[in-house]
Amino acid sequence: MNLKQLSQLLGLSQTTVSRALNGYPEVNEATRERVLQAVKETGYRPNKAAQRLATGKAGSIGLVMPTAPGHQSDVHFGEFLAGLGEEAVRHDFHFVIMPADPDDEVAALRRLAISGNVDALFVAYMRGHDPRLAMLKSLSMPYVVHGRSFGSEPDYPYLDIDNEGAFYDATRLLLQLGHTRFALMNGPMHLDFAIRRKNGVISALAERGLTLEEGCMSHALMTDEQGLLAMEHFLQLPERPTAILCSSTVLALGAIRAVNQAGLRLGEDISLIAHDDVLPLLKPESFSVPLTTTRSSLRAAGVRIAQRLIGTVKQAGPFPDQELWKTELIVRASTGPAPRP
Amino acid sequence: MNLKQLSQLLGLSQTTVSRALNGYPEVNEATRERVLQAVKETGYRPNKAAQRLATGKAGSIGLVMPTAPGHQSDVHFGEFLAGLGEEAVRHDFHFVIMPADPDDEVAALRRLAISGNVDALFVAYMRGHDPRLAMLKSLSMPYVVHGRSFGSEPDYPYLDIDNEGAFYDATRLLLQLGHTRFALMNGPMHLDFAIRRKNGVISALAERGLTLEEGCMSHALMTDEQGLLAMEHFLQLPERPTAILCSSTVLALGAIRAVNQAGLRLGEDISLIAHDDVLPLLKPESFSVPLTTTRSSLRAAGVRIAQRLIGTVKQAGPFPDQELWKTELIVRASTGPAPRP
DNA sequence: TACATAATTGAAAGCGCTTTGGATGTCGCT
DNA sequence: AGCGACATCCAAAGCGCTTTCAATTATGTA
Repeated sequence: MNLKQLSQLLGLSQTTVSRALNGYPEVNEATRERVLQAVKETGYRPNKAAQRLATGKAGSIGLVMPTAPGHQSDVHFGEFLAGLGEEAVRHDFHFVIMPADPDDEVAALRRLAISGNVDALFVAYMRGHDPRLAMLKSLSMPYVVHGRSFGSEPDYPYLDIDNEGAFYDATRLLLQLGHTRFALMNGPMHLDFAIRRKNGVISALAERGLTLEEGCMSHALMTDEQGLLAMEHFLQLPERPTAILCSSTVLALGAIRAVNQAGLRLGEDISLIAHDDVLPLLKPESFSVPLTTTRSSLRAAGVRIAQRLIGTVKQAGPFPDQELWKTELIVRASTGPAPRP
Repeated sequence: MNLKQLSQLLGLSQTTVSRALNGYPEVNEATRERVLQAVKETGYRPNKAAQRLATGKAGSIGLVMPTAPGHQSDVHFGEFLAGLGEEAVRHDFHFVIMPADPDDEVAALRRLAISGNVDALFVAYMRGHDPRLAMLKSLSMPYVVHGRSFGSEPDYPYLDIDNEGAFYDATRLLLQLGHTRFALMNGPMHLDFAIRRKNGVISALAERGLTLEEGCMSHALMTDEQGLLAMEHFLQLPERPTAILCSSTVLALGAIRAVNQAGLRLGEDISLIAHDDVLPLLKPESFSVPLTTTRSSLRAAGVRIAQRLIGTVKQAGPFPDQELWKTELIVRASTGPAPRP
C-alpha cells in the first residue's frame, strides 16, 4: 500500500492525503478524518526512504558503534543507548547504527553522515585532540558530543560531566581522611575523561604538596580483569597506596577482588572511591562493602542528548550548546580514615 | 556532491557512472578507473535513501530495542548487538534500531518493516506463543529469530541454544552429586528460554522421581537484585534447597551475595550452576568461587545471525533455516557433593 | 567492402513521497 | 451582479539513484 493507492482508494489526490497526514491546515477536517480512518483500516505507512528523499529529514539519529572481533562490548555503551532510546521512542525517531572498527571511526562517521540516512549525529568516546571534531564541523549536520575533547577549542555542542571536579572532590575527601598515598585506576589514557580525571586528582594533591607517582597510575580498558591486575600491582608497591580512585565501578569490581584476595579490608586498610555511571548491573550500594562514589547517570545523559538532537532536528526551540553536569559525591563504607602506619 | 554533478564533472552520463560504481561489466575499464578516481577526489557517496528507493535494498537490518523510562537496560542486549555488529561491519551493513515500549513490540516491528527502511529483521526476547511470528510470516521480508517460541509450530527461521538440554544436563550433574533438594532461579516466565530451561530441570528430576516445588522456583528479571531476593527466599525455606540452577550469571551474582550473607559456603553448603552467556563483564571463572556453568556465547550467536541475515539479503547461498546450538557444561568450584544432613 | 556482432554509452522512466503554484468553488459585501 | 478573500483541492515537478531500452561506435567475418 502506497500513497498513490491510498489516494485512489479515497478518490483524493496524493497531495491532499499527504497534507492530511502531515497535519497541514489547508485540508478540510472531514476529509482529514476520512484519510485517518483509511490509514487505520489499510495499515498504510509512508515509506521512510521516500520521505527522506523528498524532505531531507527522516527522523533518525546516527551513531557509530565501535566493534571488532576482539573488541569487548561495553556495558556503558548499552546503558547510554537505553537513554537515547527512551527519548527517541517518544518522538518516533530511530537510530542508524554503523558498526565500525575503532581505528576507522572518523571515516565511518563521515560515511554515515554523507549517506543521507541520518538527520543528526551523536558521538562518544571522545579523545584528546579528537580528529572527529574537525570533520563534524565541516558537515553542516547537527550533532552533539558526549564528553569533550581535551586540547580542542570547546566551540562544539557537547554534554559532559565535570570529570575533573568529581575526582578533585573525591581526592579532597580522601585527603581530609588523612590519606597521603594515592593511586588512580583510570580508563584508557587517550580518552578525554581519563585525562580530566587525572588532572582533578593531581590538582587536589598538589594543594597539599603531594604528587601522583607514575607507578600509582594505571590506564586500561574498564573491565573487572584490568581492575584486578591494576590493584594487584598497586598492592605490591613498596609504599602501598591506601587511597584508590577508580574510574568505573566495573574496574572497582576487580580491584576489590584483589583487595580481598590480599586479605585486606576495604574501608579500613584501603579506601576506594569509584565513579558510578549508574549501571543497573552494578549498584555501588550492593557491593559487600558499599562503595563511596562520584555519581552521574549515563542513561540520563543519553536522554538529554537525544532531547537536544531531536529538538534541533525538529527545530523545536534553542538548546544550550554546552552543558556540564556536576557529579554527586556519595559517601558509603568503602572510605575511611587512613590507617595508622 | 550527487550523481548528476559527478557525471557532469566527468562528462559522462549518470547511467555510466552508476554502472561503473556498481561493478557492472558493460563499462570500459579505463572509464571505470576514471570514475573511481573522481570518487576518491570528490569524496562522493551515493545517497542511501535514494538507493533504497530505487533498488528496494539499502544494506540494513532492523531490530526493535525494548525500552521505557523504568526499563532496565539489558547487558545481554548489548553483548548480542556487539556480535551482530562484528559481522555487519564486514559487509558494510548497518542497523536501524527502533526503540519501543515492551508492550508495543509487535506494532513496532510492523512499523519498522513497512517503513521500507530495512532489508531484514532480527527478533529476540522470544516468548511462548509469540504473536510476532504470525506477523513476521505475513511480511515477505527475511528475518531470523533468536530463540524459539514454545507452543508455536517451529516452521520459522531461528537460531537457538538447547536450553532444555543444558538445564537437563546441569540438573543431572547435581543429581549425581547426591543433591535432592533443588531450586530454579529463572528469567521471566513468559520468555521461551525460561520455559524450556524449567522443562529441562523438571524432566531430569522426574527421572529420579523428584519434583520441583512451586516455592523453589523464581521467575524474575535477570538482575543481581532479583537474584539476591530469590536466594534469600530459598534460604528461608524449611526444607532448604542445596542445589540451585540459575538462568544467568547476573542472577548468580546476587544469589551468591545472599549465600555469603547467610554465612553459607558456595560449593559446599550450596551448589550452584548458572547459565553463562559469556558476558565480558561477568566471567564465571573470576567469581570468588569460580562458577560451574552451562555456556554458550551470546556474541557468537549474534555473529551467526548477522551472517544468515546478510547472506539472505545478498542472496549468497542458502542457509540452514533452523539451528540449535548445544551448550557446554563446564564444571568449576561452585558445585560439590550434597552436604550430609 | 559489406554486414553481423560485440562493446560502450545515454536518454528517460520510475521508486514513493513532499511541495510549489495554480485551479475551483464559496462566501460576504458593495 | 461583481469582486476580493477564503477554504479546499489537485497536477506536476523534483529528491538522487537504478535500470530498461535504444543508440552509437568498434571489431570481426564473409
